[in-house]
Amino acid sequence: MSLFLSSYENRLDTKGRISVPAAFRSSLNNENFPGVVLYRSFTHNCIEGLSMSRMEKIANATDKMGMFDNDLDDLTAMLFADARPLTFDVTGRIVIPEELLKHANITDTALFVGRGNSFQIWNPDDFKNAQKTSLSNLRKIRPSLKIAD
Amino acid sequence: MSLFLSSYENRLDTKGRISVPAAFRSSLNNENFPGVVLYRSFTHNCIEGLSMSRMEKIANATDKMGMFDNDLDDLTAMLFADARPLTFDVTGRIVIPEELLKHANITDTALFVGRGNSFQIWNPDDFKNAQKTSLSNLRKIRPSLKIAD
DNA sequence: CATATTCCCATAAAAAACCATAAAATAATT
DNA sequence: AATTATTTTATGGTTTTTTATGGGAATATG
Repeated sequence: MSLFLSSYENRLDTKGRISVPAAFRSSLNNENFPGVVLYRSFTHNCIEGLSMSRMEKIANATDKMGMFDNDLDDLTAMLFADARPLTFDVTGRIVIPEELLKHANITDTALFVGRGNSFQIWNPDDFKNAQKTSLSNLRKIRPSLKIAD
Repeated sequence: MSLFLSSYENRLDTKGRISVPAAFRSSLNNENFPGVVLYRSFTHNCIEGLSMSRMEKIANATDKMGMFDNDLDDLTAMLFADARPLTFDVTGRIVIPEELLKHANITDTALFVGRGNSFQIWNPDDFKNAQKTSLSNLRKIRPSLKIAD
């Protein structure tokens, strides 16, 4: 699977349509489902986005954890119930549901933010602030940060 | 993976294109993705460069750490959001985005600097100064430097 | 019927592909 | 070792394609 990298700022039109960045679409286009899955982030005021095939992987992973796990129950309740599959139009646009826009504080402009195997959609100003926090956190933990290869 | 070694100074043309040194391209050419990934260095006023396959390794490593790790969240927020995948044209050039050039204080000339498994892109004069600092730092820590195999 | 949603077509700007050439590096020949 | 020939590399300009965005017509929805 190709990664979601970089950030792209696009605008919503009067009908609520917004282009999913071409680079992200090509990370999604070898899919059965021609679109994306969006849900409200558990941790930030932003929207989480991923491919349908990754959603299926998560479903399989939760299956393996066992059927009667309480935490799992909460997770699946949030995740699958909240998740919205959205198909692209011919030019690669989607209409983000009102609830999600509200949760992410998005009105006319949205920032698509790469997260590796998934992406997020932010109010551009909110993201800039969140990134400042991340950078200062990262500088603190950096000496102990190890990335396998 | 073959290493990025030595330094090469190349020029940006009027359209912002710059040749990635041939020696670096050959370190990248056994890739699915014909190009490089660049991002702003967290610690210096320069641009970090690596291969897409290395980026994918990082993504897989973070996946294994689990979905709800806070440090991981900060790392991916910075790294994947900022990372820009850039494909070579037929002659091996890329267009470095304005933000990155600004961060590295690059206008018309850039220095590609080998760093082993990755490389950096510097304003040539800035690099000379940074080298001086590195050398004096290195002289201090030298006794404790150990390399594993 | 009125409102909202989806499909279809148009366009300016940005990005990618294309073509050409001088300089540098490498190989071959004397 | 010096000279010549060949290949590779860096750089420049032009054309074509892609992309984001806008609006109207057609279809659905309540």
